[in-house]
Amino acid sequence: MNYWLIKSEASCYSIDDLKRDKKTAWSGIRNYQARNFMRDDMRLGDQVLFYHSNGTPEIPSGIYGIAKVVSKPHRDETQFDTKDEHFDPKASETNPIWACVDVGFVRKFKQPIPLTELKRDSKLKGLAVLERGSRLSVTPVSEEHFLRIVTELIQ
DNA sequence: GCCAACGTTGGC
DNA sequence: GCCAACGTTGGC
Repeated sequence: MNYWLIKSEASCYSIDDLKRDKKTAWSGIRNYQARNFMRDDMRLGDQVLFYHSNGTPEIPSGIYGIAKVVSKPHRDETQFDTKDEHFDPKASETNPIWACVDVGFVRKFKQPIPLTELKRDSKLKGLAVLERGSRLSVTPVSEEHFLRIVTELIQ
């Protein structure tokens, strides 16, 4: 079992959207490191922290709930879709570039854990999303950090 | 809206 | 292969 954190801007795709959809293809990721994590390291059943970035006073940046990996890695179909904002002209059916997994809704926290609180927690030292300048939208999370968050920090 | 940090692109 | 320029991310 591996653990992950995925980021999304709430205005783009929120945890409530995932709750409504039950599951969704985590497509549109256009960063090689993030792609490699999904393509090479994600396994069915892996647990995923759902993080909202680019926060506002109403929806502060932080962890809002849990998702899980519900598919094997597969081609990201949006790379072929000329009408999609994530269309990649360098990708082709014979030479796909981008991959993703499907993530399923598990639960939404009653209270999100805001970034400010994550930063205060000395036991979360090393969590990627707390690193200065961290921009990766898919990052691995250690079991210790995951358990700390889901068993001790949430209400 | 600002701006630092980062990844990617492309000229050489 | 270097590196400046550029676009994007994301906290504040």
